[in-house]
Amino acid sequence: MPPPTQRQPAKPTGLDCRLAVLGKDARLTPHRREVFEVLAASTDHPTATDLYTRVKDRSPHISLATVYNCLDHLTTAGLIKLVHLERGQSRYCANLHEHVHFHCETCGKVIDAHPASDFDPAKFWNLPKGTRITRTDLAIHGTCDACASK
Amino acid sequence: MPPPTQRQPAKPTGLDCRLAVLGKDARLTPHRREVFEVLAASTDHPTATDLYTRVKDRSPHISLATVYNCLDHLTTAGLIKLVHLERGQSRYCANLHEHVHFHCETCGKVIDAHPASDFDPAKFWNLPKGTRITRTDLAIHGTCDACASK
DNA sequence: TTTAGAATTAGAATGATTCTAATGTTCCAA
DNA sequence: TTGGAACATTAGAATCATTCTAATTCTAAA
Repeated sequence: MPPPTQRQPAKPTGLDCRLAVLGKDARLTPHRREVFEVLAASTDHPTATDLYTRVKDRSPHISLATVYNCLDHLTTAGLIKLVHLERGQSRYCANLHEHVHFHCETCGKVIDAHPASDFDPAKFWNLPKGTRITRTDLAIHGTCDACASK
Repeated sequence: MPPPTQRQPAKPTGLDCRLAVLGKDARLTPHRREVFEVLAASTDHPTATDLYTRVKDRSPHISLATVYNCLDHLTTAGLIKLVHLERGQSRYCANLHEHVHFHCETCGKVIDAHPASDFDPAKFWNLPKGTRITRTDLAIHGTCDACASK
């Protein structure tokens, strides 16, 4: 019989709970944990290089390739979201609650906006028969209050 | 050598009407017209390099930089839309009717889906006060019927 | 016609991402 | 435990999309 892992009796934190799903297909390595934790602590939708510089504060030897690798695994596992708002760098987001992204075209800031009421895209759009939806991405572009006031 | 075509005094087509707005800020050059016409005749949301190869059939001397330049001007003029669905190349779309993009993650195909009923993003999402919306971009990712049937 | 400004070009430069090959780490079965 | 297979990590190279540059050509208005 395989011995059960004699793991720490500590209660898993919220992040640990979320990260537990990684075990199935990919290891929860210290780097993956760190990348996830740093992203989860960020509210500014950082890019891969943003995360690289932030994670380097804790793990000075991590490489950018590893950050990309970790982000890919976390995205595949559904733990984080990849966001494409504009040309250039992709952004990442650990907010898994249903939300959309408001992108200020003046200052570049990205703000999460949460639903005021139910939103079911399938209700609104005539998608071809047989289409299977895995995720939706709503990006709202415009000018944020601060920029509009200037 | 053949004389340059002495163009018809024909009525402006739908495309000409749309292109007329270019006159204000940018010239309607033959290249810009061609890029627009080729895009307007495409239903597959081509990338800049896709358009480059298609336009080269008509204008063998056009450069990729010019295609990018034309696409930038047409986008700025509001004649076409820039679509970011995934990493890598941006895609372009000349369908200005309100619609969303369905992206098949298996075959990469992009399908326009039109509204079944009114959709006003401002109704559904709690955007910060003072936010001004200039455009919204809804991308629906999943599997198309053909890929799902396999 | 002249001329300033815009458009175009080829190729170089940039920047984001992915790949490669070498090395290190972990897990599992014997 | 141990040996090996599979996975993770690294630095740097390679790739790919896009933008920039500098030279040239075109256009429109004076």
